[in-house]
Amino acid sequence: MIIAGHIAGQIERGERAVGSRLPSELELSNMWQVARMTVRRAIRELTERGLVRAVHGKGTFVTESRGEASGR
Amino acid sequence: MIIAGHIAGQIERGERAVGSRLPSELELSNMWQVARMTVRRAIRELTERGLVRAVHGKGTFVTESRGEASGR
Amino acid sequence: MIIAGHIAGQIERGERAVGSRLPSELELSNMWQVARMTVRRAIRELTERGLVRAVHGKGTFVTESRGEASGR
Amino acid sequence: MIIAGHIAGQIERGERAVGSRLPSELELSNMWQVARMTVRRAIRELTERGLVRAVHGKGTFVTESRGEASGR
DNA sequence: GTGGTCTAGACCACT
DNA sequence: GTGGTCTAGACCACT
Repeated sequence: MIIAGHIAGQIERGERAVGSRLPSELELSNMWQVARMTVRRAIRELTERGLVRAVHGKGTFVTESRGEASGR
Repeated sequence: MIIAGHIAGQIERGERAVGSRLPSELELSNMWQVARMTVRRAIRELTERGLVRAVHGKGTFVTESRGEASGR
Repeated sequence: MIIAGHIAGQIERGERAVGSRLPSELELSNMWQVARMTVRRAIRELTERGLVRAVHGKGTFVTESRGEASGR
Repeated sequence: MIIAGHIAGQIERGERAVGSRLPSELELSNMWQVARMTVRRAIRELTERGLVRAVHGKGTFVTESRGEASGR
């Protein structure tokens, strides 16, 4: 997914700080001009890679960069 | 709802006496670490099942256990 | 609730046809200048009165006018 | 009321800007160590004097200083 | 000081 | 792109 790769790159380059909130689903779907489901799939991809964590009612947050959490 | 089921179980097992007051919405939201509106949804569920009754300005009270109200 | 009463009136006067879709929650919240949760409370009222039915992912539809459903 | 007079003084001296939000009822009751009802009566006093406007779910806002709005 | 209503806005589940 | 749930926190009404 292009969107997931783009955001992953931002996180890995440190352009999105650990702990910071991603734009909301609605904002991302407007920014990329895609449907909500497409945004959600991208975020799910990032979640599975351990880069972000979605918190119901609050937002989606950067958890780390370059998979620091697992196996270290 | 997990919270509603938990409290319903306490009432049905007699751990919460008929006529006793539940913790306030604020206390429950702190105990369960959820927003107050989520607590209110759980209490609404219990109210509809006839287990508790909320009284404005006073609190929420256990009305019965195991559906004693109807047909007695 | 004023909003619920207003929409109920439209349905009862036949201004909203049976089977037609209500404006979405987002549209209604813009139209009435209230939060979406307030719109949802109004729709919940209408649902309990049997006037509309909300279908997840599709919309909220007028089911009848003047309580035609029961006793027919 | 001492609290109302204190806040009115702040507004009239410009220490609370027009459009700014007052501390919430809970914050004010903690600050002054009084019950919520006492705070509400003070705010009601300020509302009747036209200094603030309470907006449900949002907060209480300074509308003006020295009664500029009416009859000017 | 409790329950009741509302705001603004997030993610979730579904079609 | 809709309805469903949740967060955080405000004022309102009541006892």
